[in-house]
Amino acid sequence: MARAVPETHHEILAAAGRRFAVTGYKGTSLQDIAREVGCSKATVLYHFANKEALLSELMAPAIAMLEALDARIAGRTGADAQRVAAEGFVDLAVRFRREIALLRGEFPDLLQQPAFAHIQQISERLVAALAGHSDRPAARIAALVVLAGIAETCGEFLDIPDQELRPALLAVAHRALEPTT
Amino acid sequence: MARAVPETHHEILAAAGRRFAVTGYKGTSLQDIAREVGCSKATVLYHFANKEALLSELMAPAIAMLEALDARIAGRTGADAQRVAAEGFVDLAVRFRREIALLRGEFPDLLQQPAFAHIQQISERLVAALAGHSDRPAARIAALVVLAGIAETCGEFLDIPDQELRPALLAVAHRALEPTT
DNA sequence: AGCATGCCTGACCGATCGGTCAGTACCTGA
DNA sequence: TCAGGTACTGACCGATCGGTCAGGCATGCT
Repeated sequence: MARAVPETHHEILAAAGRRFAVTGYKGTSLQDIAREVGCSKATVLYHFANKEALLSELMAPAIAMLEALDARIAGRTGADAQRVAAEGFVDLAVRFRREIALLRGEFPDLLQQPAFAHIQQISERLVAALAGHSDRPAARIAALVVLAGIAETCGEFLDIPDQELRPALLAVAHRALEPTT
Repeated sequence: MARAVPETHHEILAAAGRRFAVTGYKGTSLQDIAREVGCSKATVLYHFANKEALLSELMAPAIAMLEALDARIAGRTGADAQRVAAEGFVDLAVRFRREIALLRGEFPDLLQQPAFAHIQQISERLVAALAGHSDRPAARIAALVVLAGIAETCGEFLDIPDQELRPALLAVAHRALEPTT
């Protein structure tokens, strides 16, 4: 054990993920996390600059995948954009359903914070793509319902295996989204 | 500035609705509400036993309509239940989109509280009805996506008139829900 | 006039929050 | 042996939360 002890860092991250998933971000105190790890609150803040940094590191992989999807959508139009966006977002939701779940409706507040500001813009582009870049209100409404519906519910299906959940969500998305004219 | 009339009660209710809609229930303090009304926090708590009572009174009409829908669903099966549930829920979402919006993802926590415990059961029956009482996982998944999607997004469309929003949401719901076999 | 009642308030409470800080124990390389 | 870095902690901080309480101030009834 020459290079000692970044182990606590990872333990804190895991505990935070568990607690956030149960009580949400705002509903979980640093004390809660420390208790779960079995260390002091000061230790949590030794490893992470602040509570937001903890969330940030926890969400980093999901955000990276979202940014990759955003890049893949860019330049596409109409039905092509819609298809890529739907498949990409369902993949993301299935893969990171635990991480997404732990934000449970705290998106609006969190997106206000500068650290997550660009997520807001990405999700707007995602909605536009899901709507097939149509400007009909009905297309945008359908896109938003699909996006929010999947984001809010995917965390409920932690017991369903990926290969079963993915096609089911994708089928719902394809049915719900308006066909591009 | 002594207020002549007991209209303060209603003013507080309105202010709370406005603040909750912007910053959510947990994210809004009694101080915030008092500031918006132009009275003291103690006055808010003079008119309402506690913060939860404020929310409760604010949500009462929406809850009453939800209970009425629940009663209407009871006894129906299959496609009939699905149709009534979809239409009824869309009506409810459109009519009370402001009230629903202000809970923004705080449903999970709030439903834990005893005052709202039965809402949890109603929403489960609603999901079952939207799934056409099918026990196929895909049907249940579609039902949950529709329910959550509409609930989470209807608050985004405060500027769209009812007669335009209602058919659009209903169309999405009908497309997204699995046809009962 | 005296009194009760309804409306409202400032001051205050205990609890909890995220975050800071000085200090301690331990390991490692010189 | 000892200096210095890493990991960690208890004590503490200011802010804010929901909620309590005694009392002030009109108003209207007797």
